[in-house]
Amino acid sequence: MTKINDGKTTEAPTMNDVARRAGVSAMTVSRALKEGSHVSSATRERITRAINELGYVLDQSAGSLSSRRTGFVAAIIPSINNSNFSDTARGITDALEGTGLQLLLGYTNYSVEREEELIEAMLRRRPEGIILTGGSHTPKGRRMLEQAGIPVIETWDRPAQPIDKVVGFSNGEAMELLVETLARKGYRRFGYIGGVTARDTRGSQRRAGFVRALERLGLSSDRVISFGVPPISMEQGAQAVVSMLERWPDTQVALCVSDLSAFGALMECQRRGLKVPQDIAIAGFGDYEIAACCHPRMTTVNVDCYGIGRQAALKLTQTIQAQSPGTPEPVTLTGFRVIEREST
Amino acid sequence: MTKINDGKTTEAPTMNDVARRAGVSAMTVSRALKEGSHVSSATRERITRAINELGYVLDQSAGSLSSRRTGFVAAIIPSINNSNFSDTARGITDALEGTGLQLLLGYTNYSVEREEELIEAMLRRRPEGIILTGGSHTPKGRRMLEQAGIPVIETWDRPAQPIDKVVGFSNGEAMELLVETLARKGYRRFGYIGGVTARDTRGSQRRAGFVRALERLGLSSDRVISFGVPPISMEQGAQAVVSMLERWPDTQVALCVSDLSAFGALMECQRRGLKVPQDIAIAGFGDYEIAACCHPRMTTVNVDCYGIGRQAALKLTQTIQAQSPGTPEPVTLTGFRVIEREST
DNA sequence: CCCGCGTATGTTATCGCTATCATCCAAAAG
DNA sequence: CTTTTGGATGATAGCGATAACATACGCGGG
Repeated sequence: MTKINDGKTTEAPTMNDVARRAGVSAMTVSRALKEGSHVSSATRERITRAINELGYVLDQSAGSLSSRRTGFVAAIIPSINNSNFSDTARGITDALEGTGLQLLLGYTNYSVEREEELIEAMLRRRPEGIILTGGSHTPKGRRMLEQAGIPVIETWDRPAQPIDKVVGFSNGEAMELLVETLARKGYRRFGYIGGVTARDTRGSQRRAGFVRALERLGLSSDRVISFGVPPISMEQGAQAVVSMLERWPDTQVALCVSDLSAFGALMECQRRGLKVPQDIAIAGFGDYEIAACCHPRMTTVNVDCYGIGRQAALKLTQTIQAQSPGTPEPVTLTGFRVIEREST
Repeated sequence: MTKINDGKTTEAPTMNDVARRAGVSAMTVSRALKEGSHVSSATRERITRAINELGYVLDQSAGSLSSRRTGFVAAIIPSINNSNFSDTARGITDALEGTGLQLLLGYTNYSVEREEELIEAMLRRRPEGIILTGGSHTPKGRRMLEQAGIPVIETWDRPAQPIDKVVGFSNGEAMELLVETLARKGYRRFGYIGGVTARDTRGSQRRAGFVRALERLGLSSDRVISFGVPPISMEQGAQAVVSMLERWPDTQVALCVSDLSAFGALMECQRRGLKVPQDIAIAGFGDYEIAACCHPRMTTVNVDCYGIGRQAALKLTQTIQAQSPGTPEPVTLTGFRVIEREST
């Protein structure tokens, strides 16, 4: 941007301007702006006044270049529109509160290529740590992360070969638990509604868990509807349940890759006059707000999205201040639990 | 952070390391990394190889200090968990794609004090522009924005005294239109369900619009239930509709400050065996995905959240490259329209 | 054969801040 | 009264990149 000085656009004041006005050196201003530095209260007050008079705002780019600490933490999630992931982002932000670290958030739209671009864009900003969703990355992305020399936390998953630290759970096991819970309740003919691509690795793992659990129980795992690419929409769930009922009219319970598709399915059933759970039972995954509020209330798996974010950020800050004796555990398993409600 | 060199942690390579390895000067490396600079293809290739061998990643903090362009755009939204606002964030990101600008996102939890903190935190990063939600700020926040010397875009609203540019709509008028539309359909006894505080300024304006429209029509605007602070939850809508039906059992249609509370209300009515819209009609605001998918499908007001974000970002980039003849219009009004569905 | 010009590259000087070391001084300790 | 100590402040030197200017070179026209 070529700054045309039109008379009113004065150059932004720098720390030197503040120092001059307060009659101190720039170094003292710098100290006054940092917590826990020794600056006499009289000086501090003069500096504060000068700052207010000039409307000075610290330039952190310059500061971080000098101090070699940017104060950034990067986080990459698949989608900002999915409240499960935005809950995780909220958990990260909340845990970062008061640490002086600021979140740099990016989202991939479930694309590893986009993730790779984002990783590079983020690393250019020299974050002090990075939090990722899942354990699937491009080779180049993985290499960049390994070489970055900062803590890396993979979340929402249990990667077979973690890059560094992990805060997550097994999506497959969680789905297995849901199947087992419902089987114990007497259901026998299970259907699954999920995305068609492998882009959503957590979705694939849930489906794999569905199949494993049914095989173990000696039940059929054939009733699977694949309905399109992420991001998962409610509408897709509505269409999918129709296909399912056409192909396998005897399906007793439809498990969905997410509460969102489950909700779409639930509403579609009501629209067609089917009673849930009498005619067909429906369960979701994720325990979104909607699952607790819809009618009938939805059975689902709660996976503590917010806690994943919180714990990831905590592990990150602990690792950054790594002088502590017990370096944080490499893997933190977060809990999941089936929440049985009226829809099953 | 004191970096203890434990043997494996080598210092990250700098541009000079790349330059030395490629047998050129740092400046040439810098040029090779920037589009549209003259670097011979042989040299460029040597540099690229050196970069890959060293695993070099550009340090943009340092670059922006020198070039006085950070490549950041700041955006502040009330909540990351509300899909209306995250749609706006998506619109911003998408419009920024390819411009070399990166989004720095923060959210306030509907608190102007938190907004003030965020404004300062963002300005410390020297963004090239800033996008805000709404026109309510603390005096200090406003002053900082005015003095920042960068384009400021207020969105989602029509502030009486804009700081700079605006991309938004009148929440009051939108609600008026909804009331009028439903009145034309024959409804006479309107109720309103909204938050209790003034923190959510858009919510207050919608309520004001509700009252204005009914007064103009000569109808009662007394049936108002206030149910708690933002963020708005579905559950609050469920509770509020119960209160409403207790206090004003004759209510014909309940307008809600948001689709989320409307949905909660809708489900609660079904739970109680009330038929929507026969026993009570319900309408929301925002046209969330849920409104199009629930049963019965919900009447609401679409306000093009994504478009607000896109247009705000476009206006921002146009203003930044302000050499163009027609500086962008100060105010862009985005459209809204009532979407009539089955719930009314 | 020289001049001019545009492309390719190098040199130098910051950008605004903070780490580090040096200095000064008053109060506590001996 | 001297020495020690530590708080308060200043001077200096970069952090890693890029803007701006300088230089070198090749090629076509006069």
